Amino acid sequence: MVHSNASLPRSYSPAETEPAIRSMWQEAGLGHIEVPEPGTECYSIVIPPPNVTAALHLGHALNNTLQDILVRYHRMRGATTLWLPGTDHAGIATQTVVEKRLMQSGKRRTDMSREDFVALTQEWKDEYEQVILGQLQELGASCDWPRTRFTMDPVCTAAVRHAFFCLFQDGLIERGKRLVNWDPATQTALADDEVEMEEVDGHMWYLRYPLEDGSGHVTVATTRPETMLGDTAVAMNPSDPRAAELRGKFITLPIANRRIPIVEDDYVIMAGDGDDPKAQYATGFLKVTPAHDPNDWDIGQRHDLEAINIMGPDGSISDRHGWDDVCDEARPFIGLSREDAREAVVEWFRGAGLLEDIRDYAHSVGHSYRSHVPIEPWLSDQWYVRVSDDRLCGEALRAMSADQIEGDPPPREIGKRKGDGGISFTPARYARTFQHWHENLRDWCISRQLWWGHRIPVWTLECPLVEGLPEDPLSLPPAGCSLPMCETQDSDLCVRLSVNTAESVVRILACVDRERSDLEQQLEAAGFTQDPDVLDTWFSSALWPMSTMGWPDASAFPETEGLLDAFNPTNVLCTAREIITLWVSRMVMFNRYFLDGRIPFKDVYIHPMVQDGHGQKMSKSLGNGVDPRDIIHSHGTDALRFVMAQIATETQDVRLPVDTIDPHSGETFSPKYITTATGKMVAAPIQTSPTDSACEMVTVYGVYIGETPSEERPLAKNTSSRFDVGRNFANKVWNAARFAMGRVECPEPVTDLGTLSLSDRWMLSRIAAATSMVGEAIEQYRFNPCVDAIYDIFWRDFCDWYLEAVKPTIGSDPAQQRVCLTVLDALLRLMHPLCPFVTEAIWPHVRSLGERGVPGLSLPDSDLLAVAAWPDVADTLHSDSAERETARLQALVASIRRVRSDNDVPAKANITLLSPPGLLDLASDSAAVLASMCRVEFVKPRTEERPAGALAFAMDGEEVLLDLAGAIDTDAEQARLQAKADDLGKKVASMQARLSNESYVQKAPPHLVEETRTQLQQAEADLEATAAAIEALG
RNA sequence: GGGCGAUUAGCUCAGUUGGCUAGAGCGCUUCGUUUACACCGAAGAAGUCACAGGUUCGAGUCCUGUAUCGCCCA
Repeated sequence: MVHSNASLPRSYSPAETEPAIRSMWQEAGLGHIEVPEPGTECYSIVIPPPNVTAALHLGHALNNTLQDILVRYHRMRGATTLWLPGTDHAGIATQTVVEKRLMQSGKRRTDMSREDFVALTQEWKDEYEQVILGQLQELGASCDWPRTRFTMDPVCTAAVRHAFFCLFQDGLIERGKRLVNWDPATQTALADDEVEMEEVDGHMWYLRYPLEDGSGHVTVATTRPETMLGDTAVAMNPSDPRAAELRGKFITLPIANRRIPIVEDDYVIMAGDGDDPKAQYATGFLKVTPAHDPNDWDIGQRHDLEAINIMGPDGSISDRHGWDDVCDEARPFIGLSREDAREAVVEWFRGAGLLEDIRDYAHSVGHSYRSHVPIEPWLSDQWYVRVSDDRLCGEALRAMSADQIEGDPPPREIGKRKGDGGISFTPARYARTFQHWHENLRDWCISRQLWWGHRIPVWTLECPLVEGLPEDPLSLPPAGCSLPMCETQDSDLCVRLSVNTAESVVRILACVDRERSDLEQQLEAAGFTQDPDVLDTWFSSALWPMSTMGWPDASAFPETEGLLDAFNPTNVLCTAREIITLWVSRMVMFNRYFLDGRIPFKDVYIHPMVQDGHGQKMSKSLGNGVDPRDIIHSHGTDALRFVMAQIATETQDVRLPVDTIDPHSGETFSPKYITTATGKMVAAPIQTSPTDSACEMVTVYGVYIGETPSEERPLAKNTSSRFDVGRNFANKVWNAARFAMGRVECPEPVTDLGTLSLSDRWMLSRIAAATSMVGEAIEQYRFNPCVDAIYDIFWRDFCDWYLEAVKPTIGSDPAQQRVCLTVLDALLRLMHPLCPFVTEAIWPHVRSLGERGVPGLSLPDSDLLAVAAWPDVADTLHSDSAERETARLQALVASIRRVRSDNDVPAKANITLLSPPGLLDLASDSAAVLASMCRVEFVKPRTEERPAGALAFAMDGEEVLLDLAGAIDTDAEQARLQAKADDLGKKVASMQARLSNESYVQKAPPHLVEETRTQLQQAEADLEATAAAIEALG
């Protein structure tokens, strides 16, 4: 809605204003850029693509608000600015929500074909992609919308295929049997960082294992007795006093009846040893189950132990995945779930008299971040990226800026490289997280047993190992070759052989580069089958700053041509803490690997975490997320953005307690909370209306767990009083602008700042200061100080002081009108990145009032504020004298107001100021200001004669008198003066003490000592003046 | 177990290399609708800067330890 100046409504209505502003931006193509000529100043950010599982919450609103502030600021500064938007397919998360929804109608994924399930997931993606992009648009995000990407778009898929192919060819991707974090519920492997450690109250079981020679037994302590079926050794510490006696002996493993060695390994904690609390529970003997425990796996590697896998993919005991010495005693355990097997094994030991003890034991157990069941370390075939290779993790460390890395990065043989030392973290402490991660990096399991995602581009054929493998793998049968890699005629095909001599099988692995469906067809015709697994989502995310810009071949996607060279490296990545390991690391490694050392971004900014009212992280997977649209609805977008930026401080995570709005009555109330199975506090799914107990509503959490809102039971929106400050601010902006514009009738250009009034010169000086403060704050990612600076310049300086100060004069002063208009224009520009809607809404009205600008402050016109230039401020705009004089005037006004207030002087009563000589010029020159701000009718020089009933206060060491021309409250005045005198007395004493301290005078910087002396004089004079006033009163 | 962070006014939080009597918003008390704004204005009260040591002329800020809480990594 567009209003004429005369009819601007009294208060700002975001709901009526924002849609029109958004369509203006949209029509103007705000955010969309063409690839610039080389040499143009560029600024770019790729959005951390939100996953398509659910709508965005306030955590995303925080991150994207900050990015938009950066982007709008740099756009106004004149850089060609690209903010590239998009969404992420989020393999396991999206598949899980779709499967959950299927479950509600009693179906399972396996009831349909892979194609049909993927199509169904695609529908979900389409729906939520729209929701998410809509949310970002409502937030005002000035992205380059025509360039929106999805991680499974053809251009991204091409990048994934090519990256995989290159890594495969370079020997950095391999397939292998290793322990993975297996989620038996969803039956997929998980990366290390998808495993959440949770403290559980478990037990330590003490099991006796008989020695083979019948000479006794050893007792092992374990939290997982059921895995003993897969034990292949017992380990002890070589320094254990019992070691000598037991060296070389064997155990007869109960139940399994397996002969296993006693090995010696430093890893084993000795019983009762030292400070280690684990030692309190240790026996000194450790059962070693390489196939079911990562530490045991390592021990197994060191001692060349067999790994016997005793579990199936569902976590039940199984003899079909590598356990082939099953004896009769062990057979009844086959098929038991891992929980049942635990009880059965313990019972067996009890029955056999081999259960020595059970003790309560609290310990951490890995749980799936998705299904929340305990993770099973499980031996299976998976694909890995060898990120521990120096070409990947070494490059990540070498990308760290020299002043943030601790020590030196690992050396590289071939000198320095582009991108070295180019990445800085803000706040700097997160550099440590990054460094530590890469110094302890383990290979990255990238295969996921899912249907939704980028399918692994490898085709496999197993055949018997016979003499002579073929030179060309497409002409089978094979004929003899045991090299890991085969030569092929086709450069888009890479073939590796994996030979299993034990089973006399050779597995031929053929990786196909992108866009070669002909090769794929040939392989399938030759009997090869494509790997059923998909890639970890982060594999495609890792390529995001490249794939969205057309890598590897922009000519295949012409709209991306030139992007990569203009905008990669991007300027900053804005993200959350836990993403440093999941995503930041992998982008750095991949970008550097594939782009000749180039880094994907220069800065990494880590934003605070948004928590709910109970201090729990707001997250899609917990269902406690508050939809930013709810806040936009109750407070407006600028209010949301204002508060989001305000809470972005350097250290603190932020709690946002939220209330519920009753859709029946519109009333706001605190919802009832419940505790979920995982111990989290969430709003109960169904709430009762606070005004009518017959009415109910569904909460966001309710929708999350499957409640469908209806007409009788509508969805309840959230709100929070935390956003009031932002709403009030936007309203204040609206009103102050309305008022200021109303006073501008016939502005005249200003040719000389020196001719302006004190208030005008002061306000322009404040604008100069604020412009640099706001700019510097944004450039340093200090969003909270930025918001403070904006709040202060606008509310405190402009509204509370300047507008009040010019009220009496502006109507008859065309130059002042020009200054006022200029200041308003500059303020709108400064506030625009933070509050784009209200400022853009005011913009056309400011434009309609004519040119803006004064000498030293250039403000070129522009159709849209969003693309207007950032204020260009000359040094001459700053005025020390105006700032100093105004500070005095402000102090004078404050003192007068205080005196009036303390003496209950009626608001409308005029008073006379009797000024001492030092203050007279300022007070006379500013008589109009004093009149409008504190009803000083006359300013007169003070004489020796003190009028009866005059009040006094000290200023600059002189006594100022106020003639109230009426009765005063002597007691109150006495009290006020005495309090002031006490205060000054303390101040004087403190400074005297400091100055009488010789080491202070000698050691402190001279300017500080000098300052203290001046202040002491001042305070002493003020004290004297105050004492005189008390005297006169009493 | 290792690492990081937090503890400042009733509440939510600022406080960049140590330096005026520690700040803001909300809330509270008092006053005020003189036509920008009551989503407002004026004035006020309110803090042992978690605790204990230390360094320093000077510590909310730096160091050591303690307590409580949170996050990340094992």
